[in-house]
Amino acid sequence: MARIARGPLDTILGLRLRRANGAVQRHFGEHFADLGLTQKQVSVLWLTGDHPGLAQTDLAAALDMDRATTMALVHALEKRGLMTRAPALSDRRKIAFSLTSQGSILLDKAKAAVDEHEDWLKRRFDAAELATLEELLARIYR
Amino acid sequence: MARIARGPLDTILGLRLRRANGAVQRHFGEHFADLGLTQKQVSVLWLTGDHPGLAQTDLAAALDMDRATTMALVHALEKRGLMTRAPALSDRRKIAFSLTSQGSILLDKAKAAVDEHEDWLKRRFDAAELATLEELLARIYR
DNA sequence: TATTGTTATACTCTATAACTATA
DNA sequence: TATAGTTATAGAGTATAACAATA
Repeated sequence: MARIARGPLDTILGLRLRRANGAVQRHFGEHFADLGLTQKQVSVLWLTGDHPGLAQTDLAAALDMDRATTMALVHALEKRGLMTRAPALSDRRKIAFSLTSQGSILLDKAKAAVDEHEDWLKRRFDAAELATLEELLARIYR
Repeated sequence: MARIARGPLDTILGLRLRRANGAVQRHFGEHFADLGLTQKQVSVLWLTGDHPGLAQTDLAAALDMDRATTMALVHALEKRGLMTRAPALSDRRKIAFSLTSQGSILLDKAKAAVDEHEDWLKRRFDAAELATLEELLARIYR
């Protein structure tokens, strides 16, 4: 049996989404192996760089994550010296995160790598198609 | 800080893809909790039902999985009595998989649940938008 | 030599539950 | 009561490496 015709399975949108996402994650992983960062980690660093002082809940909400999932992510980044924590002034339950200088430097490198990765992904589409795809995808999670 | 503006992060197509996929997986999980099947497991049962006698390599290729990943999936389904194995006649390295009657029954139920799940997902789009989205996604993994 | 199945192993992501401190 | 952070734990998905049997 040389190749399986997927047939009806191809009509499953959820599966197409999963396969497309998988392909992108794999490429991301290869592209970022030297930086030692996952997609989620880059997202956390990026958000923290843009919004110094944010709390874990903010990260969780912005990235559709559970609190516990966020903890594990942030903890790993702190351990590597990329993020630091400080007590939040407004609300003592919260913790204000910011990037270390090391984190800032790595984020800059990561942003450049993200650009290349996104070019690889987006070169499949022209401007109109890209805008359409972005809008259609947003309808799913928004 | 009430809500974080994602800003530039929203321009990352890979992240939109991940969030959309995550939202769909979460809904799938809730919807299929009573059947005790994951999306991947349903895909394996579905393919095996459509192509009895297929080998692990066929499943791996059809679903973009590693051989080892496929093993774990198939093994769990065999353990639950949903799939069985037989030696492949053409090539003694291969194993021919097929569904048990129990697997067939569960697959039928799963297909009905998939229909409902897909309706939930697809009601966001009209026919033209759906066709466009499917085609654009296929460009990523194809 | 290459492919198929197998096992061991490990890492990421995700989520639930229960706890503490604060609001 | 509700929220924020924390910890422990578990399951799903993914992948690499190494091995045996077969092609």
